[in-house]
Amino acid sequence: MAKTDTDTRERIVATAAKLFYMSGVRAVSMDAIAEKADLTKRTLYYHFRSKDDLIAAYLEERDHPNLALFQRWYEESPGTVADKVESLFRNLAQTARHTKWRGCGFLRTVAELADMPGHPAVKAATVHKKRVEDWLAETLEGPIPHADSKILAQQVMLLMDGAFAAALTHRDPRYMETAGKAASTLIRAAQAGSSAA
Amino acid sequence: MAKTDTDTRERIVATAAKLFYMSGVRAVSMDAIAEKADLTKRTLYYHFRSKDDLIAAYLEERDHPNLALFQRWYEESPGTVADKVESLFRNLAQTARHTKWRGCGFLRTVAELADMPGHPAVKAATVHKKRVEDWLAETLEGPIPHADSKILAQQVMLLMDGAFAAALTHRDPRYMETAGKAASTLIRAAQAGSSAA
DNA sequence: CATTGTGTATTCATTGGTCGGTATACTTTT
DNA sequence: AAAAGTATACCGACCAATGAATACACAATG
Repeated sequence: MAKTDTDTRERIVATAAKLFYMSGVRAVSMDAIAEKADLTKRTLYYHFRSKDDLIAAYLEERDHPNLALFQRWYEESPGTVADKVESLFRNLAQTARHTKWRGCGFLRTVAELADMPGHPAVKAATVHKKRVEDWLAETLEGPIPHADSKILAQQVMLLMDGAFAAALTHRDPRYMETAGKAASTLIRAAQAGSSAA
Repeated sequence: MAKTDTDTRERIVATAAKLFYMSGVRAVSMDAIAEKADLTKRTLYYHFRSKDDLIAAYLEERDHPNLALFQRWYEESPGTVADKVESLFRNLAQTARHTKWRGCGFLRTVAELADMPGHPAVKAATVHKKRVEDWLAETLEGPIPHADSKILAQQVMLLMDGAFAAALTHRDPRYMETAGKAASTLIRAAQAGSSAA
């Protein structure tokens, strides 16, 4: 089978992603991944140099789909920017109601690897969060004249990360919705402020 | 030495706290704690039934001092409630500049133990976060007539947790200050809203 | 027939947790 | 008051299980 090995590789990443997300990257062993992906550890180490590499691959692979989902939620929702952002948080709340929801995989990985700032997975998480923030900043730039849309995007991100953390801590998705309300309040305040000045 | 052995116990918790906070609860072994505390593992297990118990003790012991520090920061700062809360975030930003800063120990432990919602340490973290939120709600209740001070307290907490997460992810304490600005904006908006209605 | 991909078996360190033993101090018995 | 018991607080050595990672072997493809 000297074909494109993307199949196996993808299966490994998909399996690892599931396990890493559910239990945390440190709690999941390579043995567990191998077993769940129905192949041996040797094959794992053929496709990935180390566990750390696999963890990084897990987050890198999650970057695009995650951002795309946010964008879809945003675009498909009607109303003002404030409404659209608030709706994004409502969608987030909805996902948080699933039994298998375990917060934000990026944040949880950063939390677990807090003592390894240079870890490739941490870098992947940083890049992802920045990407979402940048997208928000662009999106807000139009409707928010003058006011620093970058700051506002950061504040929305802060509320989003906080919502992930709080909803996970208290096992209560309503924190997501509360965060959404806060976000729309901030956006409207920024609009009012800029038009007044 | 059939005296109160609180000495040793405290030393264990203090040592464990340092290690758990620095590297995460799953990354630190009981052997490592024993060695750092300069005693044998047998003694560890004399004072704590299991590692999970020790993790829980670590967070339980951190609850009070943490809250007390927030309260002190709040009380010692001048100005309006909005100013005081913003100052709290500035103090948080200051701590985040220390080399040994690794985010919020409570949140990071919850993130690590996301697959064990019943874990005593997770409960301790939940209790702590709720306690801070309740204190904030009380504090805001006076100056915020009518407006739901509880919701506002939740929003400030969301910003705080988000600030911990973002500042850790990007290794940039300025997220803390941005969060503080957002918090004071929300508080002022709530005050304006309630006086208008 | 060599390169790619996979399986078997193994290595060696580390993990959470335990067994048995000991020294000290406080209490009870004599 | 001395002897004997008892609870506290500790240690050295150990264990079965598991961790990440590898050495070696072999099948399929082109």
